[in-house]
Amino acid sequence: MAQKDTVDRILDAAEALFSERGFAETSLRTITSTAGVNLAAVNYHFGSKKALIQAVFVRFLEPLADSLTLRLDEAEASTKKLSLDDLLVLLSKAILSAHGDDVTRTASFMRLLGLAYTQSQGHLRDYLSERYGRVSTRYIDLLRPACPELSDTDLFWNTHFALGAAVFSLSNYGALEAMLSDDSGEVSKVENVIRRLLAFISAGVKISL
Amino acid sequence: MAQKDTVDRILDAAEALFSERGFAETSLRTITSTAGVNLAAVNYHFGSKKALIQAVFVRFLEPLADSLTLRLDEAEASTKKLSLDDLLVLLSKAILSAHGDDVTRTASFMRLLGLAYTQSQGHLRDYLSERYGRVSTRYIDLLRPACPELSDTDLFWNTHFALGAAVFSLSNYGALEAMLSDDSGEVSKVENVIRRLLAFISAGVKISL
DNA sequence: TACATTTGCAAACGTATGTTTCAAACGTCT
DNA sequence: AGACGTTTGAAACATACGTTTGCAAATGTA
Repeated sequence: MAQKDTVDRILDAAEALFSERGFAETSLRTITSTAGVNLAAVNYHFGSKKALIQAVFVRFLEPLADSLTLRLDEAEASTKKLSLDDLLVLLSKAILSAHGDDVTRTASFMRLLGLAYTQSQGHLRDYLSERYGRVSTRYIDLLRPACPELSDTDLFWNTHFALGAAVFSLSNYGALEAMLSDDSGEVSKVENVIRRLLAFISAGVKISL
Repeated sequence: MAQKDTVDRILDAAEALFSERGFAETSLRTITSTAGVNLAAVNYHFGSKKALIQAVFVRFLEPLADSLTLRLDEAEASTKKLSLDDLLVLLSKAILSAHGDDVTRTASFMRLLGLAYTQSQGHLRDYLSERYGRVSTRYIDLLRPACPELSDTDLFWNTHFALGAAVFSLSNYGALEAMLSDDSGEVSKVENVIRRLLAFISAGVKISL
């Protein structure tokens, strides 16, 4: 095959365009012309636009789930008790390494996650929670003993506050960095921002009402 | 007039429907039939769908900006120096009181804010920042002396983390509360969640890298 | 080579959308 | 009452969308 497979080129274009404009705002015609394939290819290879959206998520989440599962296996095998910061670092490394440290792709996928939350893509939500519920509840279950001083209600709300901070800031990373680079000499690398984010979350999650 | 004005009924329906489904996913036909008015009424009274979206935001933000300006005037008039927590409480009170403590409406408007951020409604972003940039930069300028130990970069990222936590959790408040009410006897009132959120933010914002 | 299956392509289909049109109804003046 | 600007209403318009179709080209298999 001289060039990338049609399926992958569609997925690449869809992932980029969806993250920029949202699902409903991105037409199949825009996707296929960006990918340089025929319009009918989407329905031929994926069946429908909904199925394409799901496929975009699966292509990203499958390696992430694997990477996270592997790291959790390692961590639980060791006798050391897992602290909150251990767990935060573990998750961030799993996310960043799941696709060869391509931070741009990670950022745009964070935007997709945010979209999936806000936009009422019900089918997506059901599909993802059915497919990846296992890993996520496993992670959450490890969080509770790491924060023994918190009640269940404390932990519930704090983790969702943290999720919001992460999704929002990472998904808008491009725009935010642009705002900052104007009047600041220092380079704001993604790694630094993630370190800031982890510190922010770590401090907030420990708070109880 | 026996019932509410056509304009207001359109705005009510649009605000509720937009916050549930997003902008592109809500058709003018759905809006007008929900409002019980004719389809052409939207284009007659607002000119276009884009203008309707803007009008929904203006109707909510105008009282909020007034309320916030008023409270900032009061606070700056007093000789007392404004602490971070003072400013956080001030902002949350301005948001909550801007529409007669109708928390449901406040929540659904938070969802709209989240949508406006993620969805690439460029026209909306430009319009809002042009119209309400003054109040928001005034608030941010008060934030800096309240956190003297933080660098500008620290403050920039932390405030955006905080914004993300607030928008995300409040905009999904309904779904989150439903998840919690299953296995918890205690009632999770909005006021409590907001108190939690403020504590979370207050702890996180103070962190420097 | 000869056949079967998969993939690619241009065109069309049916539908839903935002917008416009224009006549009828309404309200407000003199 | 009559005239005039404003608001409503039903219908049509133009367009963009997701999807389907029919057939050609390519690919694999014997």
